[in-house]
Amino acid sequence: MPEALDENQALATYAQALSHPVRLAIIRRLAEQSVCFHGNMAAVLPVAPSTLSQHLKVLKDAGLIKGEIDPPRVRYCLNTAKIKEIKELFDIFLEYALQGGVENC
Amino acid sequence: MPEALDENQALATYAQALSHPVRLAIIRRLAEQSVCFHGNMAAVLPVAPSTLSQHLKVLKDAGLIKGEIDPPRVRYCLNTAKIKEIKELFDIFLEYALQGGVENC
DNA sequence: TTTATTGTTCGTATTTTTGCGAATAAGATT
DNA sequence: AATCTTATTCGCAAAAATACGAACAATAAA
Repeated sequence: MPEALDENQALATYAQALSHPVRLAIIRRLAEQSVCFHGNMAAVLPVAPSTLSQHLKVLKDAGLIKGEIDPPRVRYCLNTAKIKEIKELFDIFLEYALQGGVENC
Repeated sequence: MPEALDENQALATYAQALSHPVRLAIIRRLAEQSVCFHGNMAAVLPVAPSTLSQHLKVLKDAGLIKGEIDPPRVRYCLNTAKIKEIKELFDIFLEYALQGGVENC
């Protein structure tokens, strides 16, 4: 692994998307498929509707979720392909971090 | 996985630590064991020494790295146990996110 | 003891993130 | 057409993250 600067940037972006408890909670909800609608999540998560929309936007911009209009509601779901990709990236990165195996201090 | 709010908080904290390219670069360097000293990294990374110290502090506070004084320098290295733990956490979380397997939209 | 070397901490400025209510949009319902 | 439901965008405020130079330790070397 020479430098991987682009990969660092991509990883940082995904880590950013995962760096808020509410966003992680959203992902869990969507994984359970119990609630997929904004209003549904708003009822459970401790944030205002507008705040929830912002978090959904962050996840959407990062590609982790998709949204589909199902009038008058919006159904959200996970982008499993992307999440698989992210899982790979994190796995490879963290494995690389461990590979040396030597504790210098 | 009922709610796992604490786990969300822990995950979010680790994700936060990993959400900056320079911090990821630091981790890669330490994994390579090629450079373990502040000055050494400062020469390679595109940030001022004081900024580097801040990033090192973030990583240290999150538990990902350890620092040991080796006068007049400070030797840094990865906390492999913690990184292993983080790898587990991310792996479990992302696997859980994929487990449903159904694309609703 | 003076002087270098190495890093950190402090003070500050800038940018980004987070959060919320109000206003808005878009479509269904009456 | 008027209204209701649902969710987003806007405007703003507060908090956190980022970055840097200057000032400050702490130790080694002269």
